[in-house]
Amino acid sequence: MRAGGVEYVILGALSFGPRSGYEIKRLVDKSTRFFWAASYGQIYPELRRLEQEGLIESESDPQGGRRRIRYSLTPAGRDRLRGWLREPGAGYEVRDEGLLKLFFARALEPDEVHEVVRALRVERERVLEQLRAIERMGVARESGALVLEYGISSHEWMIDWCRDAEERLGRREEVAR
Amino acid sequence: MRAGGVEYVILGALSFGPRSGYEIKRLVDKSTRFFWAASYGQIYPELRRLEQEGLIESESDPQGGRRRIRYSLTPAGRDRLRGWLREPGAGYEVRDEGLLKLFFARALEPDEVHEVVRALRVERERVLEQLRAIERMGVARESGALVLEYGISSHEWMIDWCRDAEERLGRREEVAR
DNA sequence: TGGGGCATGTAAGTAGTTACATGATTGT
DNA sequence: ACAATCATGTAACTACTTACATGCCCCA
Repeated sequence: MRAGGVEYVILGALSFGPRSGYEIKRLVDKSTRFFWAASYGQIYPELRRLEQEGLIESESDPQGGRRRIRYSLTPAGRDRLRGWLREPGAGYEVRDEGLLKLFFARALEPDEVHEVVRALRVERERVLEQLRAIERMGVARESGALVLEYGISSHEWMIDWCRDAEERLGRREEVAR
Repeated sequence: MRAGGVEYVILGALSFGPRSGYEIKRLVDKSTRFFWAASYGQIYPELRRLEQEGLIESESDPQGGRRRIRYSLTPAGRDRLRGWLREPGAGYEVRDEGLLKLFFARALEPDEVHEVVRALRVERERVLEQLRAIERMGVARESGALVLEYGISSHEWMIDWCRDAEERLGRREEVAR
């Protein structure tokens, strides 16, 4: 996708306050990963790049004998983040194996299509459960809470759509018999 | 994402009948790209790999002086496709810049959050319009039509969600004044 | 005669994942 | 003593995009 990708995940995470790379990764795994994932292999090199660009600064902050590097946003970094937030464009990209399977499902016997939709629903239910677990922790605030609500509601919608499609396919099978 | 990625896009496209690489790309751009994109840079090398694996076979089929290579599924290819369709797992991955922006929107002034949701909605409306254009062509059949309906309905849901959120944010702004 | 679509292809680059290495600390 | 978690990092790999090169055909 266009746009710096992991750059804004890091800048955004640091807009909540100073954090280490490890803490950023944990934040991502509990929140943005549902709409934008990031791995250590991206985060650590990107932190050094952003520091070189003057958008963040680091401070050594060891915990006992365990070293730790804490990063924080510079004014330039905050400006960069806000500039991006104000840009109107916002691409989005989906790789949905379940929908891809459904699209090609007529390569199966007619009564098997049902099973493909069911698998799609089960997958969505699994994600919904993760989102609800995050909701139960009750940590999301303001626009973060809004996004969590979007995630939960959209998954509920998708699950309902699957149930409905399963029912329609079930009726078609009965008619065919 | 796990799973061979473009492999099943090609196998699936060929399950509709023999096609050239160029035709596969056109099919992808009119259909699967909304949930699974593929570029020439993936398609052409993958066609040769799949042929070597014995999953598809090629036939030279020139149009006048213009060369063309038509690929078709072998029985092994059809088995591979069906095997994949029957596997229960189906990962999905989203990279949604609009949601990422909304997640970090509190770095803006409170009255600007509204604008971020509006931008998210506009982007979804743009995609919905593309999906409706495909619907108007009236070519989708069976499970393909089901997937198109999913795409249209889900985008309508997302647009409604945005409108609702915009209204809620509008009310909050009024209260704040 | 020139632009647009048909058709195949590749090189270079970016993005991202996975798996591993290292080592300290905390709790059982 | 050991497992889990904190913490940083990299090498190798896979996936994917972009931009370009080539050349034919059709139509205005």
